[in-house]
Amino acid sequence: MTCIVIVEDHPVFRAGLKELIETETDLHVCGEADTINKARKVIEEKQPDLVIVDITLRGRNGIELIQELHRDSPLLPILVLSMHDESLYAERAFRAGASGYIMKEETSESIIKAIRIVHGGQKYASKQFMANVLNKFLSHSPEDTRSPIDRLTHRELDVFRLLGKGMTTKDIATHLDLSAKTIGTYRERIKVKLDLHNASDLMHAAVRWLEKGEL
Amino acid sequence: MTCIVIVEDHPVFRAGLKELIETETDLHVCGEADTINKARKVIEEKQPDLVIVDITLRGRNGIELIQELHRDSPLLPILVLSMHDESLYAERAFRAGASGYIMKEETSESIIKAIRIVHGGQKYASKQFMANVLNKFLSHSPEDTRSPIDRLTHRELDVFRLLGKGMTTKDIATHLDLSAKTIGTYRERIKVKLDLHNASDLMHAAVRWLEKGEL
DNA sequence: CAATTCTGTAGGTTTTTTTCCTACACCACC
DNA sequence: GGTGGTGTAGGAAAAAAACCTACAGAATTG
Repeated sequence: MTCIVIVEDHPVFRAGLKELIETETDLHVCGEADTINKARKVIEEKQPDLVIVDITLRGRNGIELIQELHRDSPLLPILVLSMHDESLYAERAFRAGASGYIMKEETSESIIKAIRIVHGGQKYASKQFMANVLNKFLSHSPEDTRSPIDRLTHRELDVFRLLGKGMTTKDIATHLDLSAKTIGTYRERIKVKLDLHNASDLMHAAVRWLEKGEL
Repeated sequence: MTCIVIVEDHPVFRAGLKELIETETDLHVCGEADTINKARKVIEEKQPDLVIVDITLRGRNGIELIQELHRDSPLLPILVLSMHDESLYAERAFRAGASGYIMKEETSESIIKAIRIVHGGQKYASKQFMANVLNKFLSHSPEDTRSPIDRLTHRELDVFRLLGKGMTTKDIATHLDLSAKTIGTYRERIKVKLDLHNASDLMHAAVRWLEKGEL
């Protein structure tokens, strides 16, 4: 019987998840927590085979919990549940020691599948995400551990910031006294570095980053 | 035995809600639906005492369903569940004929309480919301003191929200199952109403608004 | 009740932007 | 003295935005 602890502050969602898990005969929810502190206690106590963590816990940062858990029990598989698109948090979650990342919108089947895979010791993420990682890996990268934003050059960062303020390509060109073409090039380079795929993603990332200092 | 139908497209959340309701001895979930069409059918069939609707159903807007249900059975209490901050949708929901509005983040107790109140024929909303309404009412407002955002129509708001999440016009069209042209029209109308002048401004406003208003 | 505005929907054109590619001069770093 | 990252920008093709028009139903108002 696989013993699972759920760390999730949303009561109804937590109940649904539990229900979903309990319908599988070999899986059992042996503990639940809605805060980081309770999570620590419950996990200590129950010694589960797997932990499911919502990264967006109120009172901040499920990522920290993941880091901590991973440090304390490196073999414990951690499956991350997120409301957010993977591009935002998945990489961080994995770096922090997670074994899997799924979005809350996924089907019940996917969630169960993710649980089984992670419990089996493998990593789990969406096909899309996997493909991206593979891509990055296969192309040029002798390991650069800096955060994506840090990898932007000065000019790129300038452009990114101005995008976040809501400026258009042309606005930025005028503002920096450069050709719009040049700004276009920067935009493309930023997109590659931050793994964004179109103008909307770029804008979105820029605004969010500007709003709260960090992507 | 109070018979309740749940209309919610998120399977895990739906299960959690059901679980929660079934633990009350006098409440029973007699039907579930994950689309508007199924909802119509199930409600027709089961003739429930109360319906719980998620307003942010994929595809068609939950608000429309509320309107329709309310038109067809004005006495049927409709409790709206929303992921979003009430400031966003609550007023709309009530205007459409809802009897109560709760956020998904609320505790299990609040949800049960809301169900009972609404079933008893009264309206339910959070204290904050009530206070706001009272305030507006008392401050002899000569009509349309609504914020620009409130002046957006349902559809416009949908599009605005999705824009704020970083979706492209095409993404949104797919998501809402509408023509990209239609989304274009909404974008234009939003721009006029919010006094925005280009795609960047629009995106910027949408993302910022989303960051502040809801999570 | 008739007239008008509002809302949801979408097609057609023209402009603008994005995307993708290429290019090249510096500068720095092995 | 290459090799690779950075700042700069042009061209062509594809996509998106902007602007316009239209129309059916709902809602509202004279």
